[in-house]
Amino acid sequence: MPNAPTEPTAKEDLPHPLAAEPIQLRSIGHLRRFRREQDIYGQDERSDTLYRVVSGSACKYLMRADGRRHLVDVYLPGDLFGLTCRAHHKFAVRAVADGTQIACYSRQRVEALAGEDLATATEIRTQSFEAIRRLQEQMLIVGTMTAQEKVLEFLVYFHDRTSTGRDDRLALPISRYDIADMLGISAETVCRAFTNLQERGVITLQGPRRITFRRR
Amino acid sequence: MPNAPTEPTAKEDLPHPLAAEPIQLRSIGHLRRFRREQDIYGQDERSDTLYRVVSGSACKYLMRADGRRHLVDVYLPGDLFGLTCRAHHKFAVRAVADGTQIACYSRQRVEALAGEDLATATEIRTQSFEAIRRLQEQMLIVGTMTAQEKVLEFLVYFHDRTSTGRDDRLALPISRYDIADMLGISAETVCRAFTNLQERGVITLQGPRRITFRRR
DNA sequence: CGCCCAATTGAACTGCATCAAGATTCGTGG
DNA sequence: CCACGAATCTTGATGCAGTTCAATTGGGCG
Repeated sequence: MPNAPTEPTAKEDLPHPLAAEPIQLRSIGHLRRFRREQDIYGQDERSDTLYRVVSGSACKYLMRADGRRHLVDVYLPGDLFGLTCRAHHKFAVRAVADGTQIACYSRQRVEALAGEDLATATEIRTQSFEAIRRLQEQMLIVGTMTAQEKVLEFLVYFHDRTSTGRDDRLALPISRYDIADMLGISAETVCRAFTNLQERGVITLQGPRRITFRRR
Repeated sequence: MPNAPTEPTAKEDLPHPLAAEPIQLRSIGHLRRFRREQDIYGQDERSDTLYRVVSGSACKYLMRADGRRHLVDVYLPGDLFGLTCRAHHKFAVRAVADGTQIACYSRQRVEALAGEDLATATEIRTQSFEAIRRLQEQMLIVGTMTAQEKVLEFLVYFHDRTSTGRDDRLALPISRYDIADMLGISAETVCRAFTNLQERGVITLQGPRRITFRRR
């Protein structure tokens, strides 16, 4: 995996300001491996488990009765998901990359642990705050009017999330269709936006999923 | 304002499954009152305070350099906001209703309290999870393709958040412009959607902000 | 009662969805 | 290593939904 192990060492405003997984939390988790497109949990499933991406990536989505799909979040290594206080999930989460590894924790045991282990409690709180931040940021993007801007802002947002340091390249883990379903526009429009951005010299495409930012 | 004065005291069937404000938390807070449109905190402000809506309503937003405004969340009585682990806010939060009352808590003291008082820790976690839920739900709405649907889904969503029991009426605390800035469409389109929904017999308007749902 | 801001409606233009072909890329097996 | 096939991605043409600009109406508060 290209992701460097995240240092907890101080730099304020890291993409993930994550402490390492608390030792206590690690002790109650077990690892599972998922294939591409395989559901980690389904819509309406009971929410009795907490999850963490160890390697690969996953996305939270909802399928509508009419076949439309909505993507509401993408999870990268280190991210906790399944954070809810409701008994059932509304969304599903599936692996994006093949061979995605997920650590699973029993909700009951995590909750008990959060009551006694400060590191675990802090980790959950921090991760929740980060999820809120991500969603708000994404809301800005999706709420933007023109499709051009949506796509560009999405790329910048995703670059900020994945890049360590000053690399102006970006490797997209997701497809054009995923981006479309995330931004509420058609896949064709996403393509055209990519083409336009390249023509305008904002980005360069090495491959369909390898992007370099030119001027910011 | 049509908003009835809201009691912090528990009422069955609350929209959020919130425990009452933990007694320990209450003890470290102080109350402030805000006028309509008055900022509770501003963009880039240091995030050293936590807030709770006691009465009235507030919204989180961001102003772009070009004058465009994005609304990412609305806070109703009982909601905690200012939940972040970053040093500075990215968004601002302002009062929507006139005379909105906000309880303010020092972040430092809340964090210390969360380490020793289980009720406070649980409350913060629960509120964070609810914020995540709200944002995901809203993402679904904003990510929908047609403006018609966006507006209708928004109304239903808001009705679910505010209504206690089986009342099919809805009193909107926010303007058409606010809705537009929340959904990423123009205010005119919001109006036309309202008109269409009324013509189609889905809703009835008593006043511009008093809505009744006909068939669901 | 009248003012002012919010909400509504109208008309013209434009950006995006949709349908329909092509062109790449990538995985798979020969 | 190359060839093949199936996704994925890209591009084109057309119609409609939504933006924009402009004017009018209506409701709420002084």
